[in-house]
Amino acid sequence: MNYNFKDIEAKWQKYWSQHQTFKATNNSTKPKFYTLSMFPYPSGAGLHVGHPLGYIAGDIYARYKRHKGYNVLHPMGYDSFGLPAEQYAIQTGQHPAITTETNINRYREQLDRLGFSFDWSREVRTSDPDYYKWTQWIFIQLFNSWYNKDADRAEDISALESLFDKKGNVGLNAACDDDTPQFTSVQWKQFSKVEQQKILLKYRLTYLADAEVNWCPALGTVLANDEIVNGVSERGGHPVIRKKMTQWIMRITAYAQRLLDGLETIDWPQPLKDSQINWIGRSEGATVVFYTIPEVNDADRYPIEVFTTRPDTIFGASFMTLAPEHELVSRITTAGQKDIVEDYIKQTAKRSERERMADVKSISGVFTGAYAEHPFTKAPIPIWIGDYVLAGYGTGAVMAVPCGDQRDYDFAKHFNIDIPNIFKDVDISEEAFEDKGNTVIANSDFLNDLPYKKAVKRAIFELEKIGQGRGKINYRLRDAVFSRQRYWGEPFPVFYDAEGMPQVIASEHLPIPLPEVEKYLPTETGEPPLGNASVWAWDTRSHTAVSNELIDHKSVFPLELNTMPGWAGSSQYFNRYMDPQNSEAIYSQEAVNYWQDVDLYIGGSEHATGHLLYSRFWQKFLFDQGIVPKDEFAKKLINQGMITGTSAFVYKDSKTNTFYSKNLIGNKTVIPLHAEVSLVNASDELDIDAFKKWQPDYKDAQFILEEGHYIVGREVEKMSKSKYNVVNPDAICDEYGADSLRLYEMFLGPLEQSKPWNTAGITGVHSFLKKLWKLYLEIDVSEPSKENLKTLHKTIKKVEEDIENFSFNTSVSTFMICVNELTSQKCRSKAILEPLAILVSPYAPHIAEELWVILGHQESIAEAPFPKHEAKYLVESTKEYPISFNGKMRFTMELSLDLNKEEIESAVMGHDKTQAQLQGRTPKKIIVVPGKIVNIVG
RNA sequence: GCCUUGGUGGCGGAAUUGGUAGACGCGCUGGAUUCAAAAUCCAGUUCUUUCGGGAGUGUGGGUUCGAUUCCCACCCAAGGUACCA
Repeated sequence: MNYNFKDIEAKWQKYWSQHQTFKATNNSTKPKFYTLSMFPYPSGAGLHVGHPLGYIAGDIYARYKRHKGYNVLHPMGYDSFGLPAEQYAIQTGQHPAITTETNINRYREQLDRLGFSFDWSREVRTSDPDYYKWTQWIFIQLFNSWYNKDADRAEDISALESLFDKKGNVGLNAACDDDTPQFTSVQWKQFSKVEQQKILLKYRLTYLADAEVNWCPALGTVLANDEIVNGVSERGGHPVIRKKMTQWIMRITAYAQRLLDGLETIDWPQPLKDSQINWIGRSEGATVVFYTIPEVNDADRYPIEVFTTRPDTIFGASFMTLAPEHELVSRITTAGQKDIVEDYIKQTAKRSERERMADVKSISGVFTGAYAEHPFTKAPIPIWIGDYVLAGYGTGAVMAVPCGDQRDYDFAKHFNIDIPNIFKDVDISEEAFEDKGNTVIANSDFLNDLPYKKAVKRAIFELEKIGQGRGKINYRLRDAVFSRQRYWGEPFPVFYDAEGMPQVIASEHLPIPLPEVEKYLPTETGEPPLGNASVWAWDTRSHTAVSNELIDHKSVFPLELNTMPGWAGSSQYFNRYMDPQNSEAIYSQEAVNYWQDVDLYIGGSEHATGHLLYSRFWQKFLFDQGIVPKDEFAKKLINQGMITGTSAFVYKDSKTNTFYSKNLIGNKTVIPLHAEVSLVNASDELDIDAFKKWQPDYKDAQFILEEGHYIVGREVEKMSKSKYNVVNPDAICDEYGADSLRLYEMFLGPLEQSKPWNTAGITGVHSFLKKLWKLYLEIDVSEPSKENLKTLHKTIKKVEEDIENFSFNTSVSTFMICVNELTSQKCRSKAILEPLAILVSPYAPHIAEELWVILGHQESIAEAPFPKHEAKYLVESTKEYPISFNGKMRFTMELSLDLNKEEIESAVMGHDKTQAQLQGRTPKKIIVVPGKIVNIVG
């Protein structure tokens, strides 16, 4: 009986589905384990072999944990809102919901063929109204919350209103907009309702504001910072410009410190943590207020606030630089400098973000003609503008300390500005001195002779004393723009009242379903696609969306036209899996208290500063609300590496339709062209007939062969359609089966590393499965031999360690060694083969189930207890000692492990080869490590 | 530039507290089986060699009886970040 993977795999996939083998229950006497892989966006292209890598690893772990007696939650779903379906809709008129459904069905078919132990009864789709109802619900909770910095948590907005009633916002320590005015309770009560609402928006955790956004004209939408790569859109590579627009924004900055602190409590990869730390960009320092020196009268004495991380160097400040966009520039520029300043501003505005980035080396700036007064020395300091100062960071102004900051130093040198030295015994004639650790301050009045840390403290103290500064922590993290001018996303549960103020719709009326539109493009007036909807007005009496014609601004109001961004739906899906069909609540407290959090999360590192940061933010918010029990959603996270493609190249003569085999190119001028990888065999030989048929251009091509073959060139590149190096898992399943594919993906190398795919190698794991199958053809109940037991138990030990360490590649090797050994031992013993089937089951579940049946079982192998390794079978009595000379192993010698150092030494010295190695010399020293090694020196 | 990860045969990779470098698999070479091929099985496969050996884990140093592993300096590749005050 041959190993018929086709029948076996189909049979067990059907069995698992019919018996709901992997359905998780929300209560159990077993310990819980929640393992999750990032859900996919169901694209039209389907899966290629790179996609399932993380799913396979997660599945192995999930199946292993089931064998280990855990109640395992292992769900899967779809991140099904997104741009490609909408772009397709724009081109074809096909409703994105239909495209999405088709794509999901194809994904499901492909996933099912790989034998995953997903609990499909818990599937979620972010574009399903029953799901996005709760995305909208979270938005409402955020809108109704503010961040109390004293309590260090989000609180209900009604608490803030009553605070304002009592004492205004004086002395309030809350996260809010920078331009929030101060007011007393009396003033608060005098504000109109609209004014009050405007104030409250400055505190809400999601708020509407005019913001400088990244506008992508080609996509017709705004993009978040993490959706822009090198100044162009991540999707499509279109240019992005800065533009002011009214947008919904998430006040993620309120959580900056907690997002930073939380990283210390979770087991996530260090590079990922580092990129979040960078992205949040905490810097400690001080704000310092400088006053401009008025030319004429005191009314022109403006404060300029700067942020500095080096308040200790304040006496070294010899000029200030403002961002060209700084609001004060026009007011302080002197008549004499007006033209050149305006010119400079015009020039920098013209330069695109991209040019500014590409050109970091050149120094530019102009003098405004104005001066500011040094807070301590009262000396006048010239005020410059320069585009190295960014309007969006800090206050958009810096105090320049050329002796202590290289950028300021370069700027000063370039424009011949004074560089006073405030460091004791340091030469600054060549470059700035930035070494904080060795700083001792000089020429700085009360800071003289102080080291860095003490000087910082003292400087802040003195600044506070004169009311011109205070200690401050600054974050690079910006609030996240949450509006998208797209159709295929979650609608906001928001309408605009008669005053144009946003009002959220009460939770009980959710979901607000996405309306139908004629066209998916922006309207002629430039409104988002929802502007095309005719039934998109909110009736506050019936609490439903009604025809726009009924808008009267009394009881029927226009609804929000923006939709939510791609990351909205993915920021809480992991909790929804715990109780996915709940229509009363986002999830029951029983469910979330049972599952708590994700124990193992597997996904790509490209989500480091997007999904994984936003999700942590929402989790912390929901924790503050008492809705989730943990303020970090995933204990452990693993980044799977990318599987790259191995492209094949043919070399066409630049003039003729002749192709030269790789090693015959010589110095001919050839054009390398991608060839479809499936036309090339494991020895890099091209199937010429198939190649000719592949594309009409090559029909009459000539081939110059070497030794009868056309040899292609190989190169590792990203897997992509245009490079003709995409490998479809369906094709692999057809030819070798899902178990072979699963094993091979793991066998390729460490999970976290990126590695090239080369289909040729799969025959290795496939013949391993065939050998495994053969072992079970004649099972008997004979007593296992000592050797059999040793092989089995060392395999159990190694495989268990490997799974716990996520080192799946080495387990596959271990299985191969085990099967090779058992085959040569002619092992047929059930006592060995039964535990072996369980060991293999997480990796190759279909064959394991079938072997389980052959072994005489009626039930699925899925919950069979994982075998325990017993050390007693691994005890050795002898050791093959490596005998080295000066650290180099020259030969080995089998010796009893009972021997002591002296006995080993005399045995080794008595050996012929030892004497041959020494050639008469007397060893200086002999190192004997019993059980390990012998090293002879001399 | 900065941060992170990595660099080992023709290829993917292994070597768990410093102790036999190259496990396992692909590919390749030879052989068995076959009319032939596929499949399967057996042997070999880091380089070099005067067949005794010698060299060897990106490069150069160091620590050690002994370094792929630890330390220092540098080179290269991939990913992240980009004038962050």
